[in-house]
Amino acid sequence: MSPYDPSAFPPFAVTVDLVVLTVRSHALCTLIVRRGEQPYQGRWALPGGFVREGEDLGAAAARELVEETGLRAHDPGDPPPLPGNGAHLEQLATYGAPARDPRMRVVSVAHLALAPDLPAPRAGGDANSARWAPVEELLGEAEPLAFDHGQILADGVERARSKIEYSSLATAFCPPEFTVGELRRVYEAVWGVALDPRNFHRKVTGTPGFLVPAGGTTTRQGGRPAQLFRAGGATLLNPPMLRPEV
Amino acid sequence: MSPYDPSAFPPFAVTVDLVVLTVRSHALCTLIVRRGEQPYQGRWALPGGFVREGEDLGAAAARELVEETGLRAHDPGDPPPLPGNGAHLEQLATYGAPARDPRMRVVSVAHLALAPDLPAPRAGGDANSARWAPVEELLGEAEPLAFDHGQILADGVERARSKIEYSSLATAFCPPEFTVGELRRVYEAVWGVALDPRNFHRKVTGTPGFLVPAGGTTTRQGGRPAQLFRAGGATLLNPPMLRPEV
DNA sequence: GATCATAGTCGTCTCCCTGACGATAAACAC
DNA sequence: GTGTTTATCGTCAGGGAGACGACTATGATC
Repeated sequence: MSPYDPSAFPPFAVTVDLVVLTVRSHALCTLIVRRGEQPYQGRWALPGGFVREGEDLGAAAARELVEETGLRAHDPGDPPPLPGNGAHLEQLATYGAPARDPRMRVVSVAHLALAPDLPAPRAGGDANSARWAPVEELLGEAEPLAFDHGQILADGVERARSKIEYSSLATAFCPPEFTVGELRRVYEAVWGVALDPRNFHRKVTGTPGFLVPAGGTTTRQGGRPAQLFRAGGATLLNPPMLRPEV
Repeated sequence: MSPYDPSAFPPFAVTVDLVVLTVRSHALCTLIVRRGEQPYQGRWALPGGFVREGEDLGAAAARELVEETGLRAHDPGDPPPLPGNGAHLEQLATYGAPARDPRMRVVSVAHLALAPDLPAPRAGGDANSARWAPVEELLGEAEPLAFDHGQILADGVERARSKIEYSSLATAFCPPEFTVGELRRVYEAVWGVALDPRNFHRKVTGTPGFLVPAGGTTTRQGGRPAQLFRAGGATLLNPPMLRPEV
């Protein structure tokens, strides 16, 4: 039988779901929207939507990201035109358990977005409201997310946690110009650990291409003025920044 | 408009494609099948097929793997019942460019399988024939694979190359019992570099839980008899085995 | 059987990175 | 001024990795 015989394969709906992560007040947070309809009406879920005809998967994810946050995404390959002005966006994984949506066969291509701290989210599309929630709360059993979104969120968080180890991706959580201390607080929030400020400073300033001085100082964190940096061209950290054991 | 209105989203076909990697005679090889029909008739492609109704994505990949190679897959989480008797199988990424298949909208969830060296592949399903080909040849520009399979293969190879750095996954390329030298030749083939046998031996035997002695020796590689090992329970290598720079 | 080639295994030495932590600097709050 | 906070520089010890010497145990070759 021909593999292209239309009767030979079942039709699927394809969606993109977004795990949008940011760091707000020392906590790793993700964007969730309240579902306005069945199933899981009234429950919190990850933002997402259907992939349109003629639309690439990454383009659909970028479109959803703009709709929900106003953030423009830039490809991981390209250097961001204005670092910090857009979000990092990458494909995470695909979820297609037959019963994950009770109404039809839906395959969801989850994407992971990392963004600097933002003002309140815009509620868009089919959501009554939207908010940033600490992932710590969501991954607890209190009020699980709709569908398999709890699993998707967990996978996205784990991806982010491991990826900042060996890449410069943590700068995606920072504004265009940032201090070493701000970057350190990103690592601390994502990993949920405390890092030694002196060793961290030595590591990040000593890695060629990771940070480039932006030429000013700031005192927005209090204390002694800190040098401002931009993200350098290096994307891979070698040797990596190792996550502490516990 | 309701997101579940059937007219609100286009139907997709969903397939799984497999990057099956193995090490044959010091080279990293992948399984390819010759296409029997249009498009790309007569060209080599990755094995794959449609996801069936009610079938999970991973199950579809496992089914295709059995059909093409006879290998049973085991989940990355579980320890293999008989190490080396099955293949490691994990989801790789999803490819859904609108024109990747000229005839219809197809989203392909690519999977990566790592297997020990096998006898000649069985040609199955819609393929005239199948063979193991060194990835080095396929990634050159000589005769590109059908569809976007060249990109999928490249992504799969890169995943394998980076993952054996920080996990014990290289043992998935080995038979149930293997020597340190055989494991080293796996790393050398996957990375395409030469490793110092003494430092490699110190590293892998010194990492707790990576290897457990199997209790015998073998001389199948020539030279002094070597101790046989099995894969230990450890899945994460910390500190990782770093890929040499060049 | 002596010699050689091949592979495996054990040690040593040095360098670099890391973690732990002392000390100093430059702002602000009172 | 004094205390507090944060940033930044330095020092020191320990561990892992690269480079490489030395020895061992097999089969192949003469």
